[in-house]
Amino acid sequence: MANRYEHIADDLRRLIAVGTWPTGDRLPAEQELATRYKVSTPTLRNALEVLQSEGLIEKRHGSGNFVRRPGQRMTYANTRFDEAEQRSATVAAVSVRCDTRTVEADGQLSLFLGVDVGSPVTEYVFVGHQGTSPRSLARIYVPHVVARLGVPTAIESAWGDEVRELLSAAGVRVARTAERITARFPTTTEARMLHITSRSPVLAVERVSTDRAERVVEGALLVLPGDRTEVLFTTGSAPERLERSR
Amino acid sequence: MANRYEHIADDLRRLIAVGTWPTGDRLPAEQELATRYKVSTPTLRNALEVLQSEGLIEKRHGSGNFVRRPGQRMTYANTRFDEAEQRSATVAAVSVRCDTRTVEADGQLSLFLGVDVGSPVTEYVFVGHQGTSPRSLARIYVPHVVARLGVPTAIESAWGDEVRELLSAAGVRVARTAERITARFPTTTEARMLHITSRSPVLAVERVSTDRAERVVEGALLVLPGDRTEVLFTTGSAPERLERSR
DNA sequence: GAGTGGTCTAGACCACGAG
DNA sequence: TCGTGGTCTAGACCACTCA
Repeated sequence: MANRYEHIADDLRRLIAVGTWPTGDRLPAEQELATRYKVSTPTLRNALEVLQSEGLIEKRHGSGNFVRRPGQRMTYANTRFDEAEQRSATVAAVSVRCDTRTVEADGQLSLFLGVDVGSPVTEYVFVGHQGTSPRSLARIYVPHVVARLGVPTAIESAWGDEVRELLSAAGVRVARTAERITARFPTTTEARMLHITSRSPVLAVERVSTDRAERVVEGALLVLPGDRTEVLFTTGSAPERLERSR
Repeated sequence: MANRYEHIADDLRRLIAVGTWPTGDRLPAEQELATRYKVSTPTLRNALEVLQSEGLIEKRHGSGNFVRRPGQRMTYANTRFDEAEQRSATVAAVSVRCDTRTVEADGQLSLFLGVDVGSPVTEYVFVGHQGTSPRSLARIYVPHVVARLGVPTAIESAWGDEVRELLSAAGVRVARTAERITARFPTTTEARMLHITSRSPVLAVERVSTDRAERVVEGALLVLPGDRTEVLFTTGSAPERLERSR
């Protein structure tokens, strides 16, 4: 194993696992760790970025690096099996803001939605906040050709579910939803909106909903910080415990 | 916008988009680009890593940085709608190797599969290669309690579909499959097996298949390089063009 | 204001690939 | 062998947080 910072990451991972620094505690300062491991600061920071991407630590500019509680992730799911559990665990702590406006489709957006360049589209921008810091970004597009929807009220979902409810209420039926997921670094805009550096991985979800005629009725671009989010897809029947409780 | 390398990434993205360097061409050397942008090499390399994570360029150690053909990604999908297209486009170019062995579940694995620590489990390691370089890593686990399967033959899938076929042939019925997807940096082992640096984002897929009694019959850990892979989930009815062709 | 992380410099040296 | 990318150094300076 050649890389110095991989060695350090492995060692720090082990130290966290054995409880050297309990959950919520601050790690020693980066300078001190660098001295301890006899490396320069950029090298040590590479190691910390790896741990951050695994959700093991949380970096707080000006305060320090803190051990995160495991399993505290926001979940984007295709089903709502355990809606009650989910809400109480994570989504309840998230407040969502939504801005609505009409835009004209540029080249990229027209390709994504399958509409003409320049045609009007309603854009919804959902930003999920946990405390003061943004945690999710969802941009949702509905062509005016499909429907001219109003502004969603009583927003609970950070993924724009309300727009789909509005669509449904307007009589638009979704026949098929395709979700394409990639891992990458955020663009400049995304990094600024999510208050993360552009060197921390994000999950990018492109969701396209079509009707029976294969016309795109809704397109969504979701950007989720990799260290505190997960995507969950469940296929097949509901678990037995739920079937029993019916 | 504060970061120097974000500016550079934006500018290079634009230059690639307008065709300054055609697909397959080499970019100027990092030293020359650093001189041109009046930054140090680490700063310029940060910009290039962002472009790499978007699949825009491919880094070849010793050769240079090359403009990649867009849309050339391996696809991990939950459906096999367009199996024919997929195979010819991507999977056909991928050769897959599989190693099989029996391991005893350690703490992490026992938690993942819901079996006792130390209980025997069959491990399949699938490595997908494109040319000489590895492109995908799939580790699949089947507890001996569930079934003792043989070695798969005629491997075509890089995602271990053959193991699921063996399971099915052994009479084990999957009632439900849950797939959990996160974005992170690879671990040391994963980076070594995939021939990538541990600073390039990967998609991590944890797949758990259970039977009607909620017993885990198969667990899979997939690691996919973020710059050349995508996960595709489709829900709802098949598209009309396929329905018509029936 | 003291301490922390965030970014960047101007190099050095190593590892890889192709001729 | 030579040009390329990969890693690392030993600092500097700025931005943020909190007392």
